[in-house]
Amino acid sequence: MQPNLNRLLRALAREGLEVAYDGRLYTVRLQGDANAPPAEVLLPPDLPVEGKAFRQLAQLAALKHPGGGAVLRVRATPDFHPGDSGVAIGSVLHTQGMVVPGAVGTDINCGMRLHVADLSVETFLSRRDDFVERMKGHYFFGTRDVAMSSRAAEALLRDGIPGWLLETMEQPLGCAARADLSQLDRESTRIHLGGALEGTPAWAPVGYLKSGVVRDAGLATIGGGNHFVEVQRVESIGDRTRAWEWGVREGQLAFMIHSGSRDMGRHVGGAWKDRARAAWPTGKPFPDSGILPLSEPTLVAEYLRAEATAANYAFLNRLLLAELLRHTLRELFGDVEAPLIYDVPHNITLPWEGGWLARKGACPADADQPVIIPGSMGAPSYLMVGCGETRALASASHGAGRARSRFSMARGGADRRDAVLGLTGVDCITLREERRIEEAPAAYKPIGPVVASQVEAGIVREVARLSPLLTFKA
DNA sequence: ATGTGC
Repeated sequence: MQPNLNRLLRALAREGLEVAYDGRLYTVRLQGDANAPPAEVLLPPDLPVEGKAFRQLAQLAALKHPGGGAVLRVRATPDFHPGDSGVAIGSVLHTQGMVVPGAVGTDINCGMRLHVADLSVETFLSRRDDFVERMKGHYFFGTRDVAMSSRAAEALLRDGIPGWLLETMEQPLGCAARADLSQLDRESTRIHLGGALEGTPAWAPVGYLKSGVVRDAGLATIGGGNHFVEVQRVESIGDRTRAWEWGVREGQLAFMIHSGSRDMGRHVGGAWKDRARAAWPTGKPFPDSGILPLSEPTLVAEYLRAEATAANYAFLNRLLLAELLRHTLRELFGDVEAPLIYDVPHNITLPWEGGWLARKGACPADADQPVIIPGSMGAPSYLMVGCGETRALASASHGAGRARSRFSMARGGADRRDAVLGLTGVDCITLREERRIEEAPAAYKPIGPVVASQVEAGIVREVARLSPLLTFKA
Protein backbone atom coordinates (compact mmCIF):
# COMPACT_ATOMS: atom_id res chain seq x y z
CA MET A 1 0.00 0.00 0.00
CA GLN A 2 1.35 3.39 -0.82
CA PRO A 3 2.20 5.64 2.15
CA ASN A 4 -0.23 8.43 1.27
CA LEU A 5 -3.13 6.07 0.58
CA ASN A 6 -5.14 6.99 3.66
CA ARG A 7 -4.88 10.65 2.76
CA LEU A 8 -5.95 9.90 -0.81
CA LEU A 9 -8.93 7.80 0.32
CA ARG A 10 -10.09 10.61 2.65
CA ALA A 11 -9.79 13.12 -0.21
CA LEU A 12 -11.79 10.83 -2.52
CA ALA A 13 -14.44 10.33 0.18
CA ARG A 14 -14.88 14.11 0.39
CA GLU A 15 -15.52 14.03 -3.37
CA GLY A 16 -18.23 11.38 -2.92
CA LEU A 17 -16.22 8.28 -3.82
CA GLU A 18 -16.02 5.01 -1.90
CA VAL A 19 -12.72 3.20 -2.39
CA ALA A 20 -11.80 -0.22 -1.00
CA TYR A 21 -8.36 -1.83 -1.31
CA ASP A 22 -7.60 -5.52 -0.77
CA GLY A 23 -3.82 -5.26 -1.16
CA ARG A 24 -4.00 -5.83 -4.90
CA LEU A 25 -7.24 -4.46 -6.35
CA TYR A 26 -8.95 -1.17 -5.68
CA THR A 27 -12.75 -1.20 -5.93
CA VAL A 28 -14.32 2.18 -6.43
CA ARG A 29 -17.91 3.45 -6.67
CA LEU A 30 -19.90 6.66 -6.30
CA GLN A 31 -21.28 7.00 -2.75
CA GLY A 32 -24.99 6.24 -2.46
CA ASP A 33 -25.04 4.30 -5.71
CA ALA A 34 -25.10 0.76 -4.33
CA ASN A 35 -26.69 -0.56 -7.54
CA ALA A 36 -23.80 0.48 -9.77
CA PRO A 37 -21.48 -2.38 -10.67
CA PRO A 38 -18.00 -2.27 -9.17
CA ALA A 39 -15.14 -0.59 -10.96
CA GLU A 40 -11.90 -2.41 -10.26
CA VAL A 41 -8.32 -1.25 -10.70
CA LEU A 42 -5.24 -3.45 -10.50
CA LEU A 43 -2.39 -1.34 -9.15
CA PRO A 44 1.06 -2.37 -7.95
CA PRO A 45 1.81 -0.80 -4.54
CA ASP A 46 4.58 1.54 -5.70
CA LEU A 47 2.69 3.24 -8.53
CA PRO A 48 1.18 6.70 -8.03
CA VAL A 49 -2.63 6.80 -7.79
CA GLU A 50 -4.55 9.65 -9.37
CA GLY A 51 -7.81 10.80 -7.79
CA LYS A 52 -9.24 12.18 -11.01
CA ALA A 53 -8.82 8.85 -12.80
CA PHE A 54 -10.63 7.03 -9.93
CA ARG A 55 -13.51 9.51 -10.19
CA GLN A 56 -13.76 9.01 -13.96
CA LEU A 57 -13.83 5.25 -13.46
CA ALA A 58 -16.62 5.39 -10.86
CA GLN A 59 -18.64 7.68 -13.14
CA LEU A 60 -18.22 5.23 -16.01
CA ALA A 61 -19.56 2.38 -13.85
CA ALA A 62 -22.52 4.53 -12.77
CA LEU A 63 -23.71 5.25 -16.33
CA LYS A 64 -27.32 4.60 -17.09
CA HIS A 65 -29.51 5.15 -20.12
CA PRO A 66 -33.23 5.88 -19.55
CA GLY A 67 -34.02 3.72 -22.61
CA GLY A 68 -32.37 0.58 -21.19
CA GLY A 69 -29.09 -1.28 -21.40
CA ALA A 70 -26.63 -1.62 -18.55
CA VAL A 71 -23.02 -1.41 -17.46
CA LEU A 72 -22.06 -4.91 -16.28
CA ARG A 73 -18.51 -4.22 -15.11
CA VAL A 74 -15.69 -1.69 -15.31
CA ARG A 75 -12.02 -2.51 -14.97
CA ALA A 76 -8.92 -0.34 -15.30
CA THR A 77 -5.39 -1.39 -16.23
CA PRO A 78 -2.45 -0.54 -13.91
CA ASP A 79 -1.31 2.28 -16.25
CA PHE A 80 -4.68 4.07 -16.11
CA HIS A 81 -4.66 7.86 -15.92
CA PRO A 82 -7.18 10.69 -16.37
CA GLY A 83 -8.54 11.29 -19.86
CA ASP A 84 -9.66 14.72 -20.99
CA SER A 85 -12.99 13.55 -22.45
CA GLY A 86 -14.20 12.26 -19.06
CA VAL A 87 -13.16 8.61 -19.53
CA ALA A 88 -9.83 7.49 -18.02
CA ILE A 89 -7.22 6.06 -20.40
CA GLY A 90 -6.89 2.40 -19.41
CA SER A 91 -10.67 1.89 -18.92
CA VAL A 92 -12.40 -1.31 -19.98
CA LEU A 93 -16.20 -1.15 -20.02
CA HIS A 94 -18.46 -4.20 -20.28
CA THR A 95 -22.00 -3.29 -21.33
CA GLN A 96 -25.13 -5.02 -22.49
CA GLY A 97 -27.83 -3.37 -24.61
CA MET A 98 -25.89 -0.13 -24.86
CA VAL A 99 -22.58 1.23 -26.11
CA VAL A 100 -20.61 4.34 -25.17
CA PRO A 101 -18.85 6.18 -28.02
CA GLY A 102 -16.89 8.24 -25.46
CA ALA A 103 -15.46 5.05 -23.95
CA VAL A 104 -13.40 4.69 -27.14
CA GLY A 105 -13.23 8.36 -28.11
CA THR A 106 -11.77 9.75 -31.33
CA ASP A 107 -8.54 7.77 -31.42
CA ILE A 108 -10.41 4.76 -32.86
CA ASN A 109 -8.28 1.61 -33.31
CA CYS A 110 -5.17 3.15 -31.95
CA GLY A 111 -3.05 0.03 -31.66
CA MET A 112 0.24 -1.81 -32.01
CA ARG A 113 1.99 -3.72 -34.80
CA LEU A 114 5.17 -5.78 -34.41
CA HIS A 115 7.48 -7.20 -37.07
CA VAL A 116 10.77 -9.06 -36.71
CA ALA A 117 13.45 -8.80 -39.40
CA ASP A 118 15.99 -11.33 -40.63
CA LEU A 119 18.91 -8.90 -40.33
CA SER A 120 21.59 -8.52 -37.70
CA VAL A 121 21.53 -5.44 -35.48
CA GLU A 122 25.16 -4.72 -36.45
CA THR A 123 24.39 -4.78 -40.17
CA PHE A 124 21.38 -2.54 -39.64
CA LEU A 125 23.32 -0.02 -37.54
CA SER A 126 26.14 0.11 -40.12
CA ARG A 127 23.71 1.97 -42.40
CA ARG A 128 21.71 3.73 -39.69
CA ASP A 129 22.09 7.25 -41.13
CA ASP A 130 21.02 6.23 -44.62
CA PHE A 131 18.03 4.36 -43.20
CA VAL A 132 17.03 7.35 -41.05
CA GLU A 133 17.19 9.78 -44.01
CA ARG A 134 15.02 7.52 -46.18
CA MET A 135 12.45 6.97 -43.42
CA LYS A 136 12.34 10.70 -42.62
CA GLY A 137 11.46 11.24 -46.28
CA HIS A 138 8.59 8.71 -46.06
CA TYR A 139 7.19 9.59 -42.66
CA PHE A 140 7.88 13.34 -42.39
CA PHE A 141 8.41 14.79 -45.88
CA GLY A 142 5.63 13.11 -47.83
CA THR A 143 7.66 11.01 -50.28
CA ARG A 144 5.63 7.95 -49.33
CA ASP A 145 3.41 7.85 -52.46
CA VAL A 146 0.26 6.36 -50.96
CA ALA A 147 -2.60 6.00 -53.41
CA MET A 148 -5.49 3.60 -53.91
CA SER A 149 -8.39 3.33 -56.30
CA SER A 150 -11.63 4.60 -54.78
CA ARG A 151 -12.91 1.01 -55.16
CA ALA A 152 -10.05 -0.18 -52.94
CA ALA A 153 -10.71 2.63 -50.45
CA GLU A 154 -14.40 1.75 -50.33
CA ALA A 155 -13.60 -1.95 -49.90
CA LEU A 156 -11.17 -1.05 -47.08
CA LEU A 157 -13.73 0.98 -45.16
CA ARG A 158 -16.47 -1.63 -45.66
CA ASP A 159 -14.50 -4.91 -45.28
CA GLY A 160 -11.09 -4.02 -43.88
CA ILE A 161 -7.67 -5.28 -44.98
CA PRO A 162 -8.81 -8.39 -46.95
CA GLY A 163 -11.26 -6.23 -48.94
CA TRP A 164 -8.58 -3.63 -49.63
CA LEU A 165 -6.15 -6.35 -50.75
CA LEU A 166 -8.65 -7.91 -53.14
CA GLU A 167 -9.18 -4.60 -54.96
CA THR A 168 -5.51 -3.63 -54.73
CA MET A 169 -4.37 -6.88 -56.38
CA GLU A 170 -6.49 -5.84 -59.40
CA GLN A 171 -5.01 -2.33 -59.49
CA PRO A 172 -1.98 -1.76 -57.24
CA LEU A 173 -1.25 1.97 -56.96
CA GLY A 174 1.40 4.02 -55.17
CA CYS A 175 3.60 2.16 -52.69
CA ALA A 176 1.28 -0.88 -52.92
CA ALA A 177 2.58 -1.41 -56.47
CA ARG A 178 5.99 -2.28 -55.00
CA ALA A 179 4.64 -4.41 -52.14
CA ASP A 180 4.46 -8.20 -52.09
CA LEU A 181 0.66 -8.36 -52.03
CA SER A 182 0.48 -12.14 -51.59
CA GLN A 183 2.64 -11.82 -48.47
CA LEU A 184 0.32 -9.09 -47.17
CA ASP A 185 -2.61 -11.44 -47.85
CA ARG A 186 -0.99 -14.29 -45.87
CA GLU A 187 -0.15 -11.89 -43.06
CA SER A 188 -3.72 -10.64 -42.64
CA THR A 189 -4.34 -13.71 -40.42
CA ARG A 190 -1.89 -12.09 -37.97
CA ILE A 191 -4.05 -9.00 -37.66
CA HIS A 192 -6.56 -9.03 -34.79
CA LEU A 193 -9.89 -10.31 -36.18
CA GLY A 194 -8.21 -10.48 -39.57
CA GLY A 195 -8.27 -6.67 -39.77
CA ALA A 196 -11.73 -7.20 -41.23
CA LEU A 197 -14.50 -5.35 -39.41
CA GLU A 198 -17.91 -4.49 -40.89
CA GLY A 199 -17.77 -0.80 -41.70
CA THR A 200 -19.90 1.69 -43.61
CA PRO A 201 -17.98 3.69 -46.28
CA ALA A 202 -20.54 6.52 -46.00
CA TRP A 203 -18.97 7.37 -42.61
CA ALA A 204 -15.85 8.64 -44.40
CA PRO A 205 -15.56 12.45 -44.68
CA VAL A 206 -17.70 13.97 -47.45
CA GLY A 207 -15.95 13.65 -50.82
CA TYR A 208 -13.37 11.10 -49.59
CA LEU A 209 -14.41 8.45 -52.16
CA LYS A 210 -15.46 10.87 -54.88
CA SER A 211 -12.54 10.82 -57.31
CA GLY A 212 -11.26 7.68 -59.04
CA VAL A 213 -8.02 7.65 -57.05
CA VAL A 214 -7.78 8.42 -53.34
CA ARG A 215 -4.54 10.16 -52.37
CA ASP A 216 -4.88 10.42 -48.63
CA ALA A 217 -2.12 12.51 -47.04
CA GLY A 218 -2.96 11.01 -43.63
CA LEU A 219 -2.24 7.38 -44.54
CA ALA A 220 1.15 5.96 -43.52
CA THR A 221 1.73 8.82 -41.08
CA ILE A 222 2.64 8.24 -37.46
CA GLY A 223 0.50 10.89 -35.74
CA GLY A 224 1.25 12.80 -32.55
CA GLY A 225 1.42 12.25 -28.82
CA ASN A 226 2.82 8.89 -27.75
CA HIS A 227 2.55 7.40 -31.27
CA PHE A 228 5.82 6.14 -32.75
CA VAL A 229 7.64 3.81 -35.11
CA GLU A 230 10.57 2.14 -33.37
CA VAL A 231 13.39 -0.15 -34.50
CA GLN A 232 14.19 -2.59 -31.68
CA ARG A 233 16.30 -5.57 -30.69
CA VAL A 234 14.77 -8.71 -29.19
CA GLU A 235 16.52 -8.47 -25.82
CA SER A 236 15.30 -11.62 -24.09
CA ILE A 237 12.83 -14.47 -24.43
CA GLY A 238 10.46 -15.36 -21.61
CA ASP A 239 8.58 -18.25 -23.24
CA ARG A 240 10.79 -20.23 -25.66
CA THR A 241 8.01 -22.45 -27.01
CA ARG A 242 5.67 -19.57 -27.77
CA ALA A 243 8.46 -17.39 -29.18
CA TRP A 244 9.54 -20.22 -31.51
CA GLU A 245 5.94 -20.80 -32.59
CA TRP A 246 5.49 -17.08 -33.35
CA GLY A 247 8.89 -16.72 -35.07
CA VAL A 248 10.67 -14.54 -32.51
CA ARG A 249 14.35 -15.15 -31.55
CA GLU A 250 16.74 -13.44 -29.16
CA GLY A 251 19.05 -10.88 -30.79
CA GLN A 252 16.73 -10.35 -33.78
CA LEU A 253 16.05 -6.94 -35.25
CA ALA A 254 12.40 -5.91 -34.84
CA PHE A 255 10.18 -2.95 -35.50
CA MET A 256 7.11 -1.79 -33.61
CA ILE A 257 4.41 0.63 -34.66
CA HIS A 258 2.05 2.56 -32.37
CA SER A 259 -0.50 4.53 -34.38
CA GLY A 260 -4.21 4.86 -35.10
CA SER A 261 -6.87 6.11 -37.51
CA ARG A 262 -5.60 9.72 -37.67
CA ASP A 263 -8.22 12.09 -39.07
CA MET A 264 -10.67 9.27 -39.96
CA GLY A 265 -11.15 8.38 -36.29
CA ARG A 266 -11.33 12.01 -35.30
CA HIS A 267 -14.02 12.54 -37.92
CA VAL A 268 -16.11 9.49 -36.94
CA GLY A 269 -15.59 9.78 -33.18
CA GLY A 270 -16.32 13.52 -33.27
CA ALA A 271 -19.53 13.01 -35.24
CA TRP A 272 -20.75 10.40 -32.73
CA LYS A 273 -19.99 12.62 -29.78
CA ASP A 274 -22.55 15.05 -31.25
CA ARG A 275 -24.87 12.22 -32.28
CA ALA A 276 -24.95 10.73 -28.76
CA ARG A 277 -25.86 14.16 -27.38
CA ALA A 278 -28.60 14.65 -29.99
CA ALA A 279 -29.96 11.14 -29.31
CA TRP A 280 -30.19 11.63 -25.51
CA PRO A 281 -33.89 11.36 -24.52
CA THR A 282 -35.56 14.77 -24.35
CA GLY A 283 -36.48 15.90 -20.86
CA LYS A 284 -33.92 13.61 -19.18
CA PRO A 285 -31.00 15.40 -17.52
CA PHE A 286 -27.54 14.77 -18.98
CA PRO A 287 -25.23 12.72 -16.73
CA ASP A 288 -22.85 14.90 -14.68
CA SER A 289 -19.89 13.04 -16.19
CA GLY A 290 -20.88 14.10 -19.71
CA ILE A 291 -20.40 10.48 -20.83
CA LEU A 292 -23.40 9.57 -23.02
CA PRO A 293 -24.42 5.98 -23.82
CA LEU A 294 -26.51 4.91 -26.83
CA SER A 295 -29.21 2.31 -26.21
CA GLU A 296 -31.58 2.45 -29.17
CA PRO A 297 -30.73 -0.76 -31.11
CA THR A 298 -30.47 0.78 -34.59
CA LEU A 299 -28.27 3.60 -33.24
CA VAL A 300 -26.07 1.07 -31.42
CA ALA A 301 -25.63 -0.91 -34.63
CA GLU A 302 -24.98 2.22 -36.65
CA TYR A 303 -22.34 3.44 -34.18
CA LEU A 304 -20.54 0.11 -34.17
CA ARG A 305 -20.34 0.14 -37.97
CA ALA A 306 -19.09 3.72 -37.96
CA GLU A 307 -16.41 2.82 -35.41
CA ALA A 308 -15.47 -0.24 -37.50
CA THR A 309 -15.04 2.00 -40.55
CA ALA A 310 -12.37 4.08 -38.84
CA ALA A 311 -10.87 0.92 -37.31
CA ASN A 312 -10.39 -0.62 -40.77
CA TYR A 313 -8.59 2.56 -41.83
CA ALA A 314 -6.25 2.34 -38.83
CA PHE A 315 -5.32 -1.26 -39.72
CA LEU A 316 -4.22 -0.03 -43.17
CA ASN A 317 -2.39 2.96 -41.69
CA ARG A 318 -0.24 0.64 -39.54
CA LEU A 319 0.20 -1.82 -42.42
CA LEU A 320 1.50 0.94 -44.71
CA LEU A 321 3.79 2.41 -42.03
CA ALA A 322 5.30 -1.09 -41.75
CA GLU A 323 5.39 -1.63 -45.51
CA LEU A 324 7.44 1.55 -46.05
CA LEU A 325 9.90 0.43 -43.39
CA ARG A 326 10.13 -3.13 -44.75
CA HIS A 327 10.58 -1.74 -48.28
CA THR A 328 13.41 0.53 -47.09
CA LEU A 329 15.16 -2.38 -45.35
CA ARG A 330 15.02 -4.27 -48.65
CA GLU A 331 16.38 -1.28 -50.60
CA LEU A 332 19.36 -1.06 -48.26
CA PHE A 333 20.02 -4.70 -47.42
CA GLY A 334 18.54 -6.83 -50.20
CA ASP A 335 15.91 -9.55 -49.74
CA VAL A 336 15.23 -9.17 -46.02
CA GLU A 337 12.39 -11.25 -44.60
CA ALA A 338 10.44 -9.09 -42.14
CA PRO A 339 7.29 -11.01 -41.16
CA LEU A 340 4.43 -9.54 -39.19
CA ILE A 341 4.14 -10.99 -35.69
CA TYR A 342 0.83 -9.34 -34.76
CA ASP A 343 -1.31 -6.22 -35.14
CA VAL A 344 -3.72 -5.44 -32.32
CA PRO A 345 -6.04 -2.51 -31.49
CA HIS A 346 -6.17 -1.09 -27.97
CA ASN A 347 -8.94 1.51 -28.58
CA ILE A 348 -12.05 -0.27 -29.83
CA THR A 349 -15.48 -1.73 -29.00
CA LEU A 350 -15.69 -5.49 -29.60
CA PRO A 351 -18.33 -8.13 -28.77
CA TRP A 352 -17.73 -9.98 -25.51
CA GLU A 353 -19.82 -12.46 -23.52
CA GLY A 354 -23.19 -11.48 -24.95
CA GLY A 355 -22.48 -7.75 -24.75
CA TRP A 356 -19.77 -5.30 -25.66
CA LEU A 357 -16.34 -4.47 -24.35
CA ALA A 358 -15.12 -0.94 -24.95
CA ARG A 359 -11.39 -0.58 -24.42
CA LYS A 360 -9.77 2.84 -24.20
CA GLY A 361 -6.04 2.27 -23.95
CA ALA A 362 -6.24 -1.43 -23.06
CA CYS A 363 -4.95 -4.36 -25.10
CA PRO A 364 -7.10 -7.47 -25.62
CA ALA A 365 -5.51 -10.30 -23.61
CA ASP A 366 -7.58 -13.27 -24.82
CA ALA A 367 -6.22 -16.75 -24.11
CA ASP A 368 -3.20 -17.66 -26.29
CA GLN A 369 -3.41 -14.40 -28.26
CA PRO A 370 -0.42 -12.03 -28.69
CA VAL A 371 -0.45 -8.90 -26.52
CA ILE A 372 1.83 -5.97 -27.38
CA ILE A 373 2.71 -3.53 -24.59
CA PRO A 374 4.86 -0.63 -25.78
CA GLY A 375 7.38 1.03 -23.52
CA SER A 376 7.68 4.78 -23.37
CA MET A 377 10.61 6.35 -25.23
CA GLY A 378 13.89 4.74 -24.19
CA ALA A 379 12.15 1.94 -22.24
CA PRO A 380 11.72 -1.69 -23.29
CA SER A 381 8.51 -2.96 -24.92
CA TYR A 382 6.91 -6.36 -24.30
CA LEU A 383 5.45 -9.09 -26.47
CA MET A 384 3.18 -11.08 -24.18
CA VAL A 385 0.59 -13.82 -24.48
CA GLY A 386 -2.91 -13.30 -23.07
CA CYS A 387 -4.46 -15.63 -20.47
CA GLY A 388 -8.13 -14.72 -21.04
CA GLU A 389 -8.49 -13.69 -17.38
CA THR A 390 -12.19 -12.79 -17.19
CA ARG A 391 -12.03 -10.79 -13.95
CA ALA A 392 -9.60 -8.48 -15.81
CA LEU A 393 -12.10 -8.42 -18.70
CA ALA A 394 -9.41 -10.15 -20.77
CA SER A 395 -7.49 -6.89 -21.02
CA ALA A 396 -3.93 -5.73 -20.40
CA SER A 397 -2.36 -2.29 -20.19
CA HIS A 398 -1.35 -0.47 -23.39
CA GLY A 399 1.88 0.96 -22.01
CA ALA A 400 3.38 2.37 -18.88
CA GLY A 401 0.93 5.27 -18.68
CA ARG A 402 1.63 8.95 -18.41
CA ALA A 403 2.85 10.14 -15.01
CA ARG A 404 3.21 13.85 -15.88
CA SER A 405 1.27 16.03 -18.30
CA ARG A 406 2.80 17.46 -21.46
CA PHE A 407 2.36 20.90 -19.87
CA SER A 408 4.31 19.85 -16.81
CA MET A 409 7.17 18.56 -18.96
CA ALA A 410 7.21 21.62 -21.24
CA ARG A 411 7.55 24.27 -18.52
CA GLY A 412 10.87 24.80 -16.72
CA GLY A 413 11.82 23.32 -13.34
CA ALA A 414 12.45 19.80 -12.08
CA ASP A 415 10.29 17.97 -14.65
CA ARG A 416 12.05 19.57 -17.58
CA ARG A 417 15.49 19.03 -16.00
CA ASP A 418 14.68 15.34 -15.37
CA ALA A 419 13.39 15.06 -18.93
CA VAL A 420 16.63 16.38 -20.43
CA LEU A 421 18.78 14.16 -18.19
CA GLY A 422 16.68 11.12 -19.09
CA LEU A 423 17.33 11.52 -22.81
CA THR A 424 20.88 10.14 -22.60
CA GLY A 425 21.18 7.21 -24.98
CA VAL A 426 17.72 7.75 -26.53
CA ASP A 427 17.96 7.92 -30.33
CA CYS A 428 14.78 9.81 -31.23
CA ILE A 429 14.18 11.06 -34.77
CA THR A 430 11.69 13.93 -34.83
CA LEU A 431 11.23 17.31 -36.49
CA ARG A 432 9.66 18.79 -33.33
CA GLU A 433 12.29 19.35 -30.65
CA GLU A 434 9.64 19.81 -27.93
CA ARG A 435 8.45 16.25 -28.55
CA ARG A 436 11.64 14.91 -26.95
CA ILE A 437 10.72 16.71 -23.73
CA GLU A 438 6.96 16.01 -23.77
CA GLU A 439 7.60 12.32 -24.40
CA ALA A 440 10.78 11.97 -22.33
CA PRO A 441 11.11 8.82 -20.17
CA ALA A 442 10.53 10.98 -17.06
CA ALA A 443 6.96 11.73 -18.29
CA TYR A 444 5.95 8.08 -17.88
CA LYS A 445 5.48 5.58 -15.08
CA PRO A 446 8.05 2.76 -14.89
CA ILE A 447 6.89 -0.06 -17.18
CA GLY A 448 8.53 -2.85 -15.13
CA PRO A 449 6.02 -2.86 -12.22
CA VAL A 450 3.13 -2.24 -14.64
CA VAL A 451 3.97 -5.43 -16.56
CA ALA A 452 4.99 -7.48 -13.50
CA SER A 453 1.69 -6.79 -11.72
CA GLN A 454 -0.24 -8.12 -14.70
CA VAL A 455 1.87 -11.26 -14.89
CA GLU A 456 1.32 -11.80 -11.16
CA ALA A 457 -2.44 -11.34 -11.62
CA GLY A 458 -2.52 -14.01 -14.36
CA ILE A 459 -3.56 -11.60 -17.13
CA VAL A 460 -0.51 -12.05 -19.41
CA ARG A 461 2.76 -13.99 -19.63
CA GLU A 462 6.00 -12.64 -21.07
CA VAL A 463 7.10 -13.98 -24.46
CA ALA A 464 9.82 -11.46 -25.35
CA ARG A 465 11.27 -8.16 -24.21
CA LEU A 466 12.37 -5.69 -26.89
CA SER A 467 14.76 -2.77 -26.38
CA PRO A 468 14.75 0.38 -28.53
CA LEU A 469 17.46 1.16 -31.09
CA LEU A 470 15.89 4.23 -32.68
CA THR A 471 12.46 5.86 -32.47
CA PHE A 472 10.56 7.98 -35.02
CA LYS A 473 8.12 10.47 -33.55
CA ALA A 474 6.20 13.03 -35.57
C1' DA B 1 -5.77 11.48 -29.77
C1' DT B 2 -6.76 15.40 -33.82
C1' DG B 3 -3.90 18.87 -41.05
C1' DT B 4 -5.41 20.34 -32.87
C1' DG B 5 -7.05 26.03 -31.17
C1' DC B 6 -6.85 31.40 -28.96
